[in-house]
Amino acid sequence: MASTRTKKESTTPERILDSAERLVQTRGFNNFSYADIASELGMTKASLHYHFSGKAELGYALISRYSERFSVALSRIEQDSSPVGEKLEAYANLYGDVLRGKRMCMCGILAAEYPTLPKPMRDAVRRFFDENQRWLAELLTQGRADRALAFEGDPSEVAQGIVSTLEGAMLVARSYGDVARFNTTARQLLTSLAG
Amino acid sequence: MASTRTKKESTTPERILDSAERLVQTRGFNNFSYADIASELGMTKASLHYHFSGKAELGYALISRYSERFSVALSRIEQDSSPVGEKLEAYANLYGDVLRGKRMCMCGILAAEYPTLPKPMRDAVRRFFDENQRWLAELLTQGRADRALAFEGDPSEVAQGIVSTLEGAMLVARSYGDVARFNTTARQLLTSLAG
DNA sequence: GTCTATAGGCAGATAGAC
DNA sequence: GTCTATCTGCCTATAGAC
Repeated sequence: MASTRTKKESTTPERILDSAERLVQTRGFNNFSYADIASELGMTKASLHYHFSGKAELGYALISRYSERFSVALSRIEQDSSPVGEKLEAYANLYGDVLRGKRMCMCGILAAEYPTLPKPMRDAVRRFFDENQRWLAELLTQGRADRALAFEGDPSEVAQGIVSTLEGAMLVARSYGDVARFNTTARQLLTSLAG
Repeated sequence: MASTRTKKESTTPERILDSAERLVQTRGFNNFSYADIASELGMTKASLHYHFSGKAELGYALISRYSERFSVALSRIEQDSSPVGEKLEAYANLYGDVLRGKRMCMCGILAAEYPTLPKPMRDAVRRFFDENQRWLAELLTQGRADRALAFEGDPSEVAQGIVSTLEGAMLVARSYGDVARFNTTARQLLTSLAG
């Protein structure tokens, strides 16, 4: 065996990312510190710097991992055999699942702090939105051709609207600690696309 | 005259609020300091504390003033004689105007920082959303009765969706520095309600 | 009302021992 | 890889002179 680690265990960098991820998604990037992560993991701030040289690098790594996971989830939805309407619902549920964990979408909360972020993080946030919109636009195009969806205008622009609506619904719903609020808006959105 | 000030001038507390308002709406509440305001106004941090005892009080005053201004704007829309569809468009333009000034909605950005805010600020953010939803629900109810609007379901829930969508559209559009992105989503939203 | 001066704390980051 | 110790800087806030 090349490695003695089993899949269940996680490396120190992974545990750091897990902790930081939760903190970012609840408080925002500028509202947590190395000290927060260190105390949660029972290690020192200096040790964290060994794995992630600075907060900017940690932040970039966080978005990268989050985006990759999201990509995987999109591929799964794409590959399953359900109709387009259900795929769209599964997409909205990705957001709902995050909110159920009392978290904001990482890139949604980072968008709120956008002007204060280091450039590499800003670019990574945009790429996240871009990829979601591209994926959705393709789904919408296909759904309209199949008569499974009915909407007017450019699929790419409608895709933008979907991302914006879901991000906004999470943002507001979290202030009320009320996942039902998100679901209501998500359902309205999906219904309006089903024609 | 009871006061020698003309309407054009502004008091020191007002100038402090103006500066802090811009900072909150661009960077967020936790990402600006008394030092930022002081340097912008050419005064010291200590002087700011004379007018607003702490950052929590300043933050509360910011939301109060912002909410009151928004209420006035809503009343103006309500009282003008245009049809319901145009009133809805005027409502969306309130958000668009903020974004054109390269700012986020104050309560939208505060919603992203929600768990880190002092309790009085959290409550004030919710009241802002509540008031907007109440006002919109009434407009929607009237618009549907007049056959000027066509939508299904509870007007109050649709109102929730409108607020969420506009907040999300601002959030994402600002990351791209692209007001057109907001307009596209806002127009889709209005179109879907016009039937 | 505004200032100087400063307290006290926490941030991100580094040096160097183990 | 992880630690202790420390640096520097910024934060909110206060005391007290003018």
